[in-house]
Amino acid sequence: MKTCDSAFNVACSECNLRQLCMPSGLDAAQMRQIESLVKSKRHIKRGQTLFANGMPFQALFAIRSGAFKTCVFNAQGHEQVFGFQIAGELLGLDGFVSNRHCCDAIALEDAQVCVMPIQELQTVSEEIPALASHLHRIMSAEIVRERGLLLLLGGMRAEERLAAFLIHMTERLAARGFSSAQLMLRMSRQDIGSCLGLQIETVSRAFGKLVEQGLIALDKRHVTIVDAQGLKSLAQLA
Amino acid sequence: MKTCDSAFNVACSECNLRQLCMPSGLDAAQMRQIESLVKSKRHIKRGQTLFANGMPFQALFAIRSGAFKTCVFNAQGHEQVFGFQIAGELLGLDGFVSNRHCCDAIALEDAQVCVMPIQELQTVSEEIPALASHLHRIMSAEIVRERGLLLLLGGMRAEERLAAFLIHMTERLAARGFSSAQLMLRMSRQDIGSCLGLQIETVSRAFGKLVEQGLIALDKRHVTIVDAQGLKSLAQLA
DNA sequence: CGAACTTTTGATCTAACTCAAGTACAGTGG
DNA sequence: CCACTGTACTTGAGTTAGATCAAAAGTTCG
Repeated sequence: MKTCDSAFNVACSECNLRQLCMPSGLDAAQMRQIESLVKSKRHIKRGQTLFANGMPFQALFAIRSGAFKTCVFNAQGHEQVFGFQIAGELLGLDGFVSNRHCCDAIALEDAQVCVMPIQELQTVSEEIPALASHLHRIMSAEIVRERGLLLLLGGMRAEERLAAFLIHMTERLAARGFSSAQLMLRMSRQDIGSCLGLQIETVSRAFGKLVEQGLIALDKRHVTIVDAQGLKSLAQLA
Repeated sequence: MKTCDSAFNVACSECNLRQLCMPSGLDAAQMRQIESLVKSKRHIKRGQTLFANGMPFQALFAIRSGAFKTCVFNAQGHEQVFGFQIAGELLGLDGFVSNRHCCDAIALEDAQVCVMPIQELQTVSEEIPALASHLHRIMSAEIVRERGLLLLLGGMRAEERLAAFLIHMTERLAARGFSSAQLMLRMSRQDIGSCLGLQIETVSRAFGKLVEQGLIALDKRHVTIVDAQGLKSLAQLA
């Protein structure tokens, strides 16, 4: 687990993602205590699995860099993607139910994660209520995020789904300081289709339609948002 | 809020749903402390709203009797149902994100709920770690439940969706001591359709197909599971 | 360069939607 | 008690968005 990458060993208190992973308004002592939660960090190569369906639930993972997809494979080997996670987001929240992970987390590009053993997480959150609240907020957010997806799968048409997906991605990237007009998709059309409940051909055609309508520009996996307002109104988000 | 219904004022420690709402393995003192969380109880009449989208998040609600649906209405007034909650389940978990509820909870029949103010919930869970873990587990379960729905909406066909829905309902009822072969639907075909991403006519036809195939028997909203195994295999759950 | 993979494009096909009509039922009031 | 009304559900016919099948065009990488 040793690494020569100095940027990798940055402390939580110095991490530019801390506002996402950590509660706000902590004093120095509490900050150190939470910092001590991160027992180790792991490098995950593109395509590798961080945790798999059924594995014992031992830790939550905070993504320091890179991106993941969470998914399950059914008996016929068909893959269903639940979502994509990027730097600053937590992976493994599904493990509390049965103390086992109940999905796979697969890296979409080389990634680095901070490992936070749940046992310690529980100990520390007993001492720092703000951490407990923070965890509630994050889990609650995941519930709400998935509802958004349900809304999408329940009632929207292909282009609308894709528009909503793109808006959602750019908003998350914007919260991390990235441009909200440029977007490098880390996942395949296949993965997007699975997550949005569409076939890959339909995703491709929906991209085409959005380009035709002048809402986005497209170069392979690089998306430029041309008309954010139009995209939002298509996605019924504005 | 006064009531003459003696069964209604039952203490948590006497409640036959306690294994669902409360953590297990508590001593008497802890039990009393958690009991003190339930500051009041509320009667909700059929069709009434327990909480609405945008309302301040002040409490979690444990359903003592009756059933609810959670849903949102979009700008065009179209309703999207996220799920149905029955006795022993918690309502309001979506409120932690922004301290506001972000869906409506509507009673499908006359219902009784235990009101647990979040402020006190947080205080008590600082003292009783088992309560904090329990809350994590419940929120995690909700995340996993919604994923199940995503799976359903993402890849299944109408009959499969309905089969999965029926199996899921009976399993939850069975966990509460009800028959797993009989099922009284509390919600309209409309609500089922919205939750499963289907039109009402499609729901009706899907019910018809399940009856034809001898998997269920149907009398209005009363469902009898005839071939649980067949239903499960149709829903790809066995 | 060539093999494997990803994405796009075109041509059908079909499950579910939409529209329309009819039936069943609960509640209300005469 | 029955007629009247509104709501919930079912059934039928025609339409369509997206699936499926097929093949070509890019892209990646050893």
